[in-house]
Formats: sequence, structure tokens, C-alpha cells
Amino acid sequence: MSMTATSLTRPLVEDRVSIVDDVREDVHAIPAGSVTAYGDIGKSIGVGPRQVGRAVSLLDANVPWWRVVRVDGTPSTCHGGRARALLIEEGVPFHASGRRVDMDRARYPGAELAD
DNA sequence: GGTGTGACGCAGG
DNA sequence: CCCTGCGCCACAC
Repeated sequence: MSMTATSLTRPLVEDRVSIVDDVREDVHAIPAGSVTAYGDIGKSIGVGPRQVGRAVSLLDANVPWWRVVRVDGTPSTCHGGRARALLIEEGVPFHASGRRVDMDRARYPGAELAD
């Protein structure tokens, strides 16, 4: 036994995988035409918004990552601005400026996020 | 093991 | 409405 190594590595890795798994589930639950904020997902699974963003970046391509936007409605600027086009394609309402999603109408509360 | 960076969020100006 | 600074925390170097 001994092992000075207090085995700190394994749990950390599992936590990381667990977070990605939880995020994937929440993102997959967002219906087309709606969006959810990084912070909202974070609150539902108990992690910070930046961690959610990191997890989303690790998701498979089959997950609708573009439906996760900033709390002010700004779509992800990654993938060459691909997100905005996909959201419009799905009928997500935007503000007159056409730069931010109309969160009042498009925000998806989520099962456990009910406010 | 300190430093910089970011699929974020909020308060201020 | 826009831009700026700060807090946040995991990760790359």
C-alpha cells in the first residue's frame, strides 16, 4: 500500500469527463429554434460558465453546440461565425441589429432550470 | 510552478 | 447601444 501518491489524478480526470457528459446532455436537450446560455447550463450542473464553454468545445459534432450562446445573445464567434447562420436557419429570433439572439423569445429554460 | 489565455458573466462608464 | 475592466477557473507553455 504505502503509495505516497494520494491518487489525486484519477478523480480529477473523472470529474472532467463527468462535466463534459452532463453538458452534452443539456445541450442535446435544446430544441431547434431555441438557445441556452453557457451560464444557465453551468448553474444546472454546478460549474462555472467558462468551464461549460470548455466542455462544449470538446463535444462531438453531432451535438447542437451552436444553440449555446452568451447570456446577452451573442452567438459563438468560433467556427468562422458558423453559429449565427445555423441559428437563423433554425428560425431563432434575432434583434434588429442581427447580431444578437432575442433571448426573451429564444431562451430555453430547460427542465431543471425553471426559474 | 508562475504566467497567459479564453465556445463566459457582470458592473460601470 | 457600445466598449472596458475585473472575477472566474481549467489548461497550455
